[in-house]
Amino acid sequence: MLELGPRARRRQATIDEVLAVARDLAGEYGLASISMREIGARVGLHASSLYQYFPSKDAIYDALFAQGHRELHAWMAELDRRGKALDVFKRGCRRFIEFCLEDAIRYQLLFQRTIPGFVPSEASMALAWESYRDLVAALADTGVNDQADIDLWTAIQMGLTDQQWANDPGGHRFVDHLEPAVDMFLAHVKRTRKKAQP
Amino acid sequence: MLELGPRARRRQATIDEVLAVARDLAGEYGLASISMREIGARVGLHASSLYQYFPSKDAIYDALFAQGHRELHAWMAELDRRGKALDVFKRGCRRFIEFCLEDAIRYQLLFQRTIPGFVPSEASMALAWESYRDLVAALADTGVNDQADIDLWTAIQMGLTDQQWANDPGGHRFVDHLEPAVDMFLAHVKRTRKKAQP
DNA sequence: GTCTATATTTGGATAGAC
DNA sequence: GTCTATCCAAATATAGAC
Repeated sequence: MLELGPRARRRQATIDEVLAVARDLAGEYGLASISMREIGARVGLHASSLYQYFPSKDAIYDALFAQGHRELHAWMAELDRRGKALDVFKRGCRRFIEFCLEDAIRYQLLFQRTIPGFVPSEASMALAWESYRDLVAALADTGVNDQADIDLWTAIQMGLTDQQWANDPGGHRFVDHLEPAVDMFLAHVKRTRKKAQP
Repeated sequence: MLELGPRARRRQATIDEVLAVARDLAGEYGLASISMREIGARVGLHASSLYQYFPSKDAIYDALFAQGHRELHAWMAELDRRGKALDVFKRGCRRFIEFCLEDAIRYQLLFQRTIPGFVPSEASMALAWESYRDLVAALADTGVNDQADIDLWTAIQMGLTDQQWANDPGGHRFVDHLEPAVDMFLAHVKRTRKKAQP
């Protein structure tokens, strides 16, 4: 990290506050309904002044998107990786789902496409791909290497999370089946594994 | 169906046209971005006149929602139900996914929550539950009765479809795994089935 | 860097004439 | 039933004074 002078530090503090306020507002009115005016009002600035910090509203979404993925990375970094690969994988999946269920807005922003015109920047997408690579590595550690199996697992995991948010928000009716789902999936992989090429 | 006089028939034709135009616009600009003004312009009416046919914009969404579920019902009614239960179930799932992938807007409206304030009316939700009951019945025919298993299957199926739209729209990378997923799921159910109560 | 003022666009919905 | 004329509200973004 760079050392910041007092000017730059003040500026960064405002940027952080804008993002925090944007998140609060999204939680209250929905991710699509945040407005520059409201953000400005809460942060003690005029809407027009926000353009000194972000060139557009989409840039705020993009910053939130990147922030969320950095949070995910930090969250997964604290995973206890000791013990058998299968147990580590299960704990990793459980930890990922905890992250997803912690914050509806963040989940919506990171994993669903709900904001009309928003497309993450390349820099932000790079952060997202990093998390995906971690998942792929975790699957490899349990002996899952085929892209088909990787795709199937991501579908199962995101399916459980989506259904949880959609049909039992705040509860755990769907994500309760995570560990059985892992067993189901790995049994399937084992059963259908092609023989290694000689 | 009731017989309609010429007056009512003309009225119904306008209603149908409004819905068709709304669908077109949603396909072009996004489901959330359709406007009464644009609909009116295309249908040859002023926006204000649309309120003779729908009391609000949400009522248009609701009518589209109901229309989509009626389409789903008709689509599934044509499923070939001859043969072994397992084959019928697989064909049913495949047919459902075909429906989901046929129209992005319809899928979004029926199965995702992407429109800010829209909540389907009770009457429309009843149509949605009808389809869910059909799925539950189909699962029962293959010997799946536990709610936990039903929930797991819905998560898998919707997960595959969501991932398909999100990461490979127009393709079939994810939904290709539907049939293997059914086998995986049913093997899991068989393996973990609790003994019937005596 | 922040403000006021404003351009610009857009939207849902209603009143009342015809 | 359709129109014109509005109301009302809200939004993003920019220009220019201070």
